[in-house]
Amino acid sequence: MTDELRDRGLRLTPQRELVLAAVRELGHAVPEEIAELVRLKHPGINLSTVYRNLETLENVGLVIHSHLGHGGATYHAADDINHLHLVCGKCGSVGEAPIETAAQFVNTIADDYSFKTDVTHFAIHGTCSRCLETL
Amino acid sequence: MTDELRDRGLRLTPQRELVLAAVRELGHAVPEEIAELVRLKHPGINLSTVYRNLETLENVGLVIHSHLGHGGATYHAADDINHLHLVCGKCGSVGEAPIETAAQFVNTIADDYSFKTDVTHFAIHGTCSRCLETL
DNA sequence: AAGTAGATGCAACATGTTCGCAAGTGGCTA
DNA sequence: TAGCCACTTGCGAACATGTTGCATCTACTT
Repeated sequence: MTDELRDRGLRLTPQRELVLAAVRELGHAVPEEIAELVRLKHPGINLSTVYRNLETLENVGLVIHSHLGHGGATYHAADDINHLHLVCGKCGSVGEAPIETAAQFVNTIADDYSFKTDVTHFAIHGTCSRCLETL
Repeated sequence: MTDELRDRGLRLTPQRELVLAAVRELGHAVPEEIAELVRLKHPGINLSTVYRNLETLENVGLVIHSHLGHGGATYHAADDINHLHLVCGKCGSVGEAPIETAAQFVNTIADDYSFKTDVTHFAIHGTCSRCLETL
């Protein structure tokens, strides 16, 4: 992390380290959850600092955000983006599937529309198995 | 439209008709755009009325919303949801592709995860052909 | 050890959406 | 056709989430 930051004239602050650690620990989380976790070790951290650091870390390539629903972004460690998200519209649960599941779909879109798809950025929306059962 | 509403004890108001007409005319639009179009014929309509009517019309099954990015919902007429959205993360353009393009992908997810996918609800994110060229 | 550009905390702001409530009005009923 | 009542509307305020300006602080260079 140090190199990625310093090479760009950016600093390694305690807040920044903690934000990255929180993203890695949580897997996927919204800024508010990240702030909460960071506050366990650094109580005074401000939400806007979390937002700014997430943006910085994303520019540097250490974290990535995706949209799992209703608008808010959720953040992942960059080396943990190997799955797509199956979000249930009924119960809100978030499942995962390997990214290869979409490989053919991605290829088709690339061939037919010259559109390079990033399947992880937006969630796959639908209804999970449990909610399908209880219909 | 009349039946869908009345059967549920809901009313057919001018505002409601105009909101539905606007959604049908616009193809996909955010609440603010819908309000703008409605105001041409009914200047006084309030934004919160538009939001409430979109919600009502969605409950009744006449419109559907999807997420094309940045958070806000965009609304479609229910009988016009036969395509998925290809949103370019660079230039923001919104392309369309027939829903069949994803048929196999949807089937795979259904078979392997018992997850019933609604591909139209979230946009497919990526980079459009034009932006790919200019890299 | 000192200087400086980058980072933080805080409060104000921007945007998008929801809510409470009083006034208005569709549409059923007689 | 008149009247009533529940559904709707308009309006302002309240929220939720995310962003910004600025004074202060501090990691890092020399």
